[in-house]
Amino acid sequence: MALDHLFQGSAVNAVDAKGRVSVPAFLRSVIEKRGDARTIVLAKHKLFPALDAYDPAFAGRRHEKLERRAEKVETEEGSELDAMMASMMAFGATEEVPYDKTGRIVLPPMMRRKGRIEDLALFIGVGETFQVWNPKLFLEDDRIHEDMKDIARFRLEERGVAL
Amino acid sequence: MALDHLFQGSAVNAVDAKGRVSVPAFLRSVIEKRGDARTIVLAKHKLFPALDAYDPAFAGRRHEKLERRAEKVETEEGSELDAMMASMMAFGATEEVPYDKTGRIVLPPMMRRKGRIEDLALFIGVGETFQVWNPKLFLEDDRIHEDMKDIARFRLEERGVAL
DNA sequence: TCAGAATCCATGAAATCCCATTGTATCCCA
DNA sequence: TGGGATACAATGGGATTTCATGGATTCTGA
Repeated sequence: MALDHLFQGSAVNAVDAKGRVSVPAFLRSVIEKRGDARTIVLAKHKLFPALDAYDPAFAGRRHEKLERRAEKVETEEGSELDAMMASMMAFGATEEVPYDKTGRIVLPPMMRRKGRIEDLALFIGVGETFQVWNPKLFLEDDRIHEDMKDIARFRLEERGVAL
Repeated sequence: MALDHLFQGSAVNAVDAKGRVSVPAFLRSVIEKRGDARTIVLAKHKLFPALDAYDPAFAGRRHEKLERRAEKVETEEGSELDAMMASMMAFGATEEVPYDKTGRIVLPPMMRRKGRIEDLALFIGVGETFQVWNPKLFLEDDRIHEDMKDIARFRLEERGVAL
C-alpha cells in the first residue's frame, strides 16, 4: 500500500448557510495523488459521532475485498446475507460528493445530520481516511486523547473561535 | 475489474399512476460511465422482496460468471440442475428497460409485482448493482441493519412522507 | 376506433456553477 | 533581509442549470 499519499494534518473550516465547506487543500492534494477524481466519499463513522471520508479509489479497494469475501462464502447459508449487508452498508450508507474549483463540497443533509455537523467542521487526517467532526463534540468526547484535543483547540483559536 | 464506477447512495422517488419512476441521477451517471447504454436491467432480488438492478454491461459479466460455474460443476450430480436454474433466473426472469431523456423508466408490471413496489421506490446503491425497494417492506425487514433503516427513514422524511 | 404506450412539454424546487472579495502564505529581487 | 508583488486558500452571494414530476399529446396496434 502507498505509504505515501496518506491523509494527515488538521484544520477547522466554516460551514455556510448552504452547507458548503472547503475541504482543506492539503487533503485535496492527497485525494488527487491517489487517483484522478475530484470527489470524496462520505460515511458515518463506525465509532464516533463524526464522518469518515476517503477517495473513490479507496472505496473501490474496499469493494474488491467484499467481492472476494462474497465469492468465498456464496455456498454457505447465512453468510451470503452477511456479505450482502456489508455491501449495502459500504455503498448504500455512503454518499459521493464532488468538490468544485475552489475546493468546496456541499455536505449532503443526511451526512450533516449523521455527523452532527453544524457551522464548523474539524478535519483530521487519519492515514487512509480522514474524519470530519463537529469540533464541539470532539472536545467533549471522552475517548479522544487530550493531546488531540489540544490540537483541535489550537485550530479553533487560530481562527478566533471560542466554543 | 471496475474499481471505479460503483453504485452508491440512496434516494426515494415517487411512482406515478403510469408506473413511471425517475432513476436517481447519481445512479444514471454510473450506468453511463460503465457503458454507453441508457438502459437498466431489472430482476427479482435473490434474497429480498425487492428488485436488483444493474447496467447491461454487468449483465454480460454476470453471465460469464454463471457459465464458468456451470462448467465447473457439470460433472457433479444435482449441481448441474442448480447451475441451470441460476442461468434461467438470471436471464429469463429479468427485463431490460430504457430510461427516457428525463431519466424515467416505466416499471414493467411483472417487476412491479415481484418487487412489491407501490407508490414509492427506495433506491440503494450496493456497488456493482443497486436495489429498488418498497420503503415500507424495507423498514419491516428483520434482516436489514438498523443503520440502513435510519437512512431510509431520512429519505422519506426528506420528502415529507410518513409511512 | 379506442386503449394503452411512448413522447413531448411545463414547472417549481433544489443543486451547481461562476464571479467577486479577503486574508494569508509565498516568491522575487533589490 | 526587507518589502512589495503575486499566488492561493477560504468564503459570500447571485445567476444558471439540473432534477424530479405532473400533465398533455401523439403514436400504435388490435
